[in-house]
Amino acid sequence: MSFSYEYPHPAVTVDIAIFSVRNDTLKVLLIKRALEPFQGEWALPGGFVAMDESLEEAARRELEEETGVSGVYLEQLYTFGQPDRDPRERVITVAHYALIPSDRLELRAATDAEGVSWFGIDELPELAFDHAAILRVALQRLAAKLEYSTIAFQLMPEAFTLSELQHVYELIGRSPIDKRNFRKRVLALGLIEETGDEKREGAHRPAKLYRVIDRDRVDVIK
Amino acid sequence: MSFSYEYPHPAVTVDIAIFSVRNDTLKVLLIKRALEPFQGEWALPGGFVAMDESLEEAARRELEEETGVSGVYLEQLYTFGQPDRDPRERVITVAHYALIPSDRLELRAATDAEGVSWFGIDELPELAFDHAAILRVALQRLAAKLEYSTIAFQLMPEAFTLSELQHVYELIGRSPIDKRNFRKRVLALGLIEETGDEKREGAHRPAKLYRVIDRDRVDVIK
DNA sequence: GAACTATAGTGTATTAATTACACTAAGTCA
DNA sequence: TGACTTAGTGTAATTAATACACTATAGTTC
Repeated sequence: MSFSYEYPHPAVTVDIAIFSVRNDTLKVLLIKRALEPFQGEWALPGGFVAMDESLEEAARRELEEETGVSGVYLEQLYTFGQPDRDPRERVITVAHYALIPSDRLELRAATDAEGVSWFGIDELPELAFDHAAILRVALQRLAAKLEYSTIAFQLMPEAFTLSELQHVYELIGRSPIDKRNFRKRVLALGLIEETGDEKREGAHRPAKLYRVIDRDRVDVIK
Repeated sequence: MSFSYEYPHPAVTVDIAIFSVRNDTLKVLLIKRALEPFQGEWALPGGFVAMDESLEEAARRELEEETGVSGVYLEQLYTFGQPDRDPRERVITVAHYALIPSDRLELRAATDAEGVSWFGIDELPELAFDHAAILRVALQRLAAKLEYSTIAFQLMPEAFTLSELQHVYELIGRSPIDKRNFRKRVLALGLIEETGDEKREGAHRPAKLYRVIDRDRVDVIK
């Protein structure tokens, strides 16, 4: 079967930078390419947009194929369309990024990936295509959005401590934050509440656990 | 001539919301569609991405075809790809927005447009496709970026008064600003300087003229 | 040419937001 | 039970944002 057009058409893909925090590190999900081009190299998960699905639907489909998760935070990032970014044919990719709470990390390898793995953002391998550039933009956006939105909660598990939350801010923002000021600020938002439980872990005082009051909400603050 | 692919490919276009300030109004450039679909309706300027040009090149080409200007501020906005947004075939559009200084408003009608016209953003006609939604997103982005960047200078002519600059902020932000605070803030940026000239216009004290020190620079502030 | 009108231009006091900073609390483990 | 480790807490100082009203200078009118 073949599809013909009067004018040349580019292929359109979605690629997704899928972030999660694990072992005190901000991680991104990469797949090892099973096929040419860039066979054997690591790349952002992604794939062609089907003719009957929206861009977000395509991105969610790919996201679920690779990770098994649905219903997580997903946002369009930027569209990359340099003519030579794919050696096969003209491919324009609508890049997205997704945030996965650290308690939802079931990993499911998809058919077109030889391997799937989480990489710490300071231990990235060489990436296929222009995916290194895409990832750089994604990290920038994530860091920027941390400052003026409540996006960070999207990376937290169901119940978390304030220290854990602060740690996520410090990982992404790459600078230490004053503990008292941080807690004051976060609690003043009124978006989290104590679960009543506490987390005891190691030879020290246990920490109160909090939950997000409205999970799905991402607010712009200030 | 015809182009065949093993899998179906969408068409990819760029559309541009071109803004300028004129007669104390924020205006956007629209073209009256000469061809189906939506023949005779107003639409954002745009067109197909050629196979050998980047998305930004395509956008700049369209921008120049419609307005005759080059070298102005242009930024990718968002990519719209609902499957049914074009009745002919699947068309994914990479929307951009551009800002034109008010002293560079040569208008040049392109071949595929029956008419080209500037519309005040409060007097918009019905728009073709999903262009009303695109324009809404563009206006949001513009208003947001006004707050945390020096993007507003991109709308100013070579020489301008502080009152004119404030007026642009008020047009886009849709709320009045205190004159003294505004001037303090803007001058503190250190990005504009007096030209030495003044603008005399009407029965009142003339205003000092300013120019942007580095025209091409758009800074994120704060 | 004096009075009128319209916009340009200027400073300070108040309030709100941000930052800096150090000790006590409550567990575990040796 | 003493040592260790992270949790949890408040206040003062600094900085940033806001509110606010009068004088200056041109053109126009009578």
